[in-house]
Amino acid sequence: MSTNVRVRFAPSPTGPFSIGNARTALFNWLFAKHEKGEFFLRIEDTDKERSKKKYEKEIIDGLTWLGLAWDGEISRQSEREPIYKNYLEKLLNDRHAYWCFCSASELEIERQAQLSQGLPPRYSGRCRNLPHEETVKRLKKESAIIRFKTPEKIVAFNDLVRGHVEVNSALLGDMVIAKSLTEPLYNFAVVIDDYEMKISHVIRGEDHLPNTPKQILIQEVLSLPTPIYAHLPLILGPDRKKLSKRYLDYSLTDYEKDGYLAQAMLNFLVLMGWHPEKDREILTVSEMINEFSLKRVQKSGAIFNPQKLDWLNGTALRAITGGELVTALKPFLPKDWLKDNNFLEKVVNLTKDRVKKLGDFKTLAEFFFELPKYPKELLIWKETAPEITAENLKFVLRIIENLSTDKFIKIDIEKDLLPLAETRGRGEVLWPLRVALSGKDASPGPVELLEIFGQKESASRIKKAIKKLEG
RNA sequence: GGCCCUGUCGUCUAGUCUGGCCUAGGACACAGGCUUUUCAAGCCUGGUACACGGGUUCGAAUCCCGUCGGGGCUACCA
Repeated sequence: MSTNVRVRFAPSPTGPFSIGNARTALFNWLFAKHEKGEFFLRIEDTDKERSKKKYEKEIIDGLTWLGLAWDGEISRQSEREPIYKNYLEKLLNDRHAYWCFCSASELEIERQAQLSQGLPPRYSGRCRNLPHEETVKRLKKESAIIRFKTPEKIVAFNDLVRGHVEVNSALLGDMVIAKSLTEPLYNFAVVIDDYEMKISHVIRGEDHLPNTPKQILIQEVLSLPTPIYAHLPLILGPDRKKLSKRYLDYSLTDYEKDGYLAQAMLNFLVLMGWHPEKDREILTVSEMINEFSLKRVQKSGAIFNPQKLDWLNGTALRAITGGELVTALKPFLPKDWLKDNNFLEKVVNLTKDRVKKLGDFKTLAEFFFELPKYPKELLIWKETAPEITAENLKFVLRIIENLSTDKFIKIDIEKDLLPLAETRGRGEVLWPLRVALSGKDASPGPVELLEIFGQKESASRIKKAIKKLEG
């Protein structure tokens, strides 16, 4: 491996795995693969109250479903406390950080006061220059948190998607970097981890853009290298708001349950904020890897469009073979449908053009297994009289009963059936036949159904229809 | 409020860096048509966009300035 590209996907397991997060994971993975680098998974679970194992599992399952494999072991911030503690102590000793004893309620009053004066709310710095002895004394009986002594300067960095970005850190104030020596907070933990994991490129959502200068400042006082940053545009809901866990969005798992194919999801995700050079919508994973480039990442947010996902899924569904589709479909079907694999595959092949999601299949294909109840009016084509309709079905019945069982295939059926349809009217013959076989107002064509049902079942369904019309 | 990011069809986007080939291209969705016994699928056709206002220039979606709009952040969350 000649390159040293190392990226990470660093979600916090505090809510369902969202589409936006999945897209971030994909772009990191794609970048790593394209650059022949490595892709790591880091669980950011410093917030002990909100982090849940079940969400961590959801992330792992989601990445696995999408096929975004990570290199090495999963790292968890909750397992790295001693490392953070070391750096925290160093920061404290070097006077780049200090203990703060201000209570939450004091801070809140201060904040409101600043806000009402139209000032940016930031910490007053009351504990910034406490004498060392006082700090030591108060630490014994008071609770305290650790603040970073934010240097006042212009922090500038070059973002791979946004270009030059700069911020005046004087507006930032002294941020809290840990609740205690063993409870680091996000902005601090990220800096340490990215360094320890030798991360070369940090690719994350635009919501982290304001955090970047804070992190750079911490890197600087610790003399750590600054990784290359790339901030991805956000994926927005139909309300134009960030599609985040706070807004209870549909999670990746839900899409999997609905029956979207991983390939389609990947294809959809990659098009949210990125576009290949040559105009195309349908891309295989290896094409994505070959062509991916951060230079072509969009700057503005993208509204999530479920219709395009559906279309992509339909396209992906039609691109795979019947056999593959049967396998993918299995979790979505009743057990007894799986008894005759050969029949199921035929059903799948006839139905696949009509399916948008795997979950749709059951409803669409039910009539193959059991004739649904349907009103006799459904059998009537336009203004045809019921007697004529019944008569037509009897003609059809005679034709299929005269066909030999082993010649019950499309071309032979058509050879005898089509002349009848021509003389007695295509709609008048074919429509009632199709309804008799499917019991539905929409279905695949009658000849296809005849072939798949075979002589016996076809005849039985047609007889039922005739009875309905005469009864 | 402040700071930061951003602005091409309803939506995803190509084109913007390096001004003319853009009377702005593709895709989804939508409408119509072909095919057809139905529903799909497929094929064909159509409408709709450079946020606005000023500049610069022979020429601007592309460069400059301003205005307006959208979003993010502003936690002892990430």
